[in-house]
Amino acid sequence: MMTNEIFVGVELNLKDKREVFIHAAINCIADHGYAETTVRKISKYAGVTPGLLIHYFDGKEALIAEAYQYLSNFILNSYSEKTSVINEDPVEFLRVFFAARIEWETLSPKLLKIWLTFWSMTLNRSNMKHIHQGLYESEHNEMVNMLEKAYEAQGLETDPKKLRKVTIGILAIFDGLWLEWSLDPTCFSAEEAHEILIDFVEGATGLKF
Amino acid sequence: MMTNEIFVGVELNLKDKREVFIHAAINCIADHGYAETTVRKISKYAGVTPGLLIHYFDGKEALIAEAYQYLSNFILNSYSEKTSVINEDPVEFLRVFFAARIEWETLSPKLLKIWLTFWSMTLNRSNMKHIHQGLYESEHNEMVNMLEKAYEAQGLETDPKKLRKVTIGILAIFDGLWLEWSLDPTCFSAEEAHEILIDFVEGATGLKF
DNA sequence: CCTTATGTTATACGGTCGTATAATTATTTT
DNA sequence: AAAATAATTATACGACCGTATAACATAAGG
Repeated sequence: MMTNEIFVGVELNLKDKREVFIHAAINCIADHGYAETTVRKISKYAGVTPGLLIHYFDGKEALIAEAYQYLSNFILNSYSEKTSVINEDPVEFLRVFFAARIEWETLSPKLLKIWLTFWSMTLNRSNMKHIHQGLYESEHNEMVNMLEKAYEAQGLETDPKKLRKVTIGILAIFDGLWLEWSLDPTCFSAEEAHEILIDFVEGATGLKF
Repeated sequence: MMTNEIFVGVELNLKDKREVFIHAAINCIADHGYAETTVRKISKYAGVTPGLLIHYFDGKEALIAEAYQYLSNFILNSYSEKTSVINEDPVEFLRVFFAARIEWETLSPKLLKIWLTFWSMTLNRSNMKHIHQGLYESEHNEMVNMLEKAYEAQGLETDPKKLRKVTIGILAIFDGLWLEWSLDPTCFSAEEAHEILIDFVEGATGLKF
């Protein structure tokens, strides 16, 4: 068991030492940023000696790449967990989803610090592009499905092109609000962020929440 | 004179050696990312010897902090240049502004790489928070002014609270689209980004473009 | 209980980092 | 043209980086 700020509300059972290293790397980046994340610091977080990292991974870069993939998968799974119980009213579900997303984004500014690092890696190392693409594509598809059901439930017409555009816009607002709130939480409140999100989605989709 | 990808369309006259260093730092980050941006590499970009950096700046960190401020000011000035000629139709102006913003964001993926670095610094070093806050506040105020005039021109009612929320949302969409398009330009086109932006702004504001 | 395999540490190596300082070149002043 | 000042380089230093390897501790199997 282990409490932490990143995997909020998740009971971690880190049996595998590799997993311990991955969590150590994530928390180290969250605390100090990528530039100050060294092998020695990661090892301190993991409670072991620096040399051990090489035993379990092909090097520092490989570890952080795995951490990127690991966190992506974690987020992806938490989505599919939520959307698997979508038997209730799709519009209500969307509302809950939006609220949960805002809540998640405002839980810890550390999260953005990690993600800024991963985004940089996406741009700097071409062999990591697929991690970002995989996550984005999944988020995109989930959103399209949810919107489609919501349109149907409210008896509104729609088409793939419109659905696609709305989805891209919503994902952009997610990230934009997350980014700006994390960079300066005094700028607007989480409640405002939620209201803004709903306003824009209602306006662009024509749905009513 | 000097051509470059960052200060697009701007004729640079780098008389001051400090300015040369600042541009070198920006381009180095743009090309290699922060982690691989070293004093020696920056100096190579500047065409001088590493030791000279210490002569003009209090160190590497100080230089990059100045580069952050410098680029912020540059963007700020380019805004005020545009908005100073706002005597024409405010709605038309807004449309041009949106188009220009999308065009700017899609000009070079390098730009985002720099900004990811600066955002990270905003989170990691508390003494740099004010640079981000200054830029954001200016962007916010500019947008509020432009929207206010547009509402007036279309004879629509509005209030400060609504204006504020719409502005925050628009700035979030700006950054979100910029982020996601830069991370994966194959995901959607610049034209789509522009359409999405207009759709969401029209939907949220009630204005027609 | 000894052997074997595995997990872990201690230590070290070569390389590069940011910085400092003295020497050198270029520019300005008198 | 000489002197004084400023700009720039060459070189070096200590610190820390990521990585490798040999030694040590621990646990498993016979």
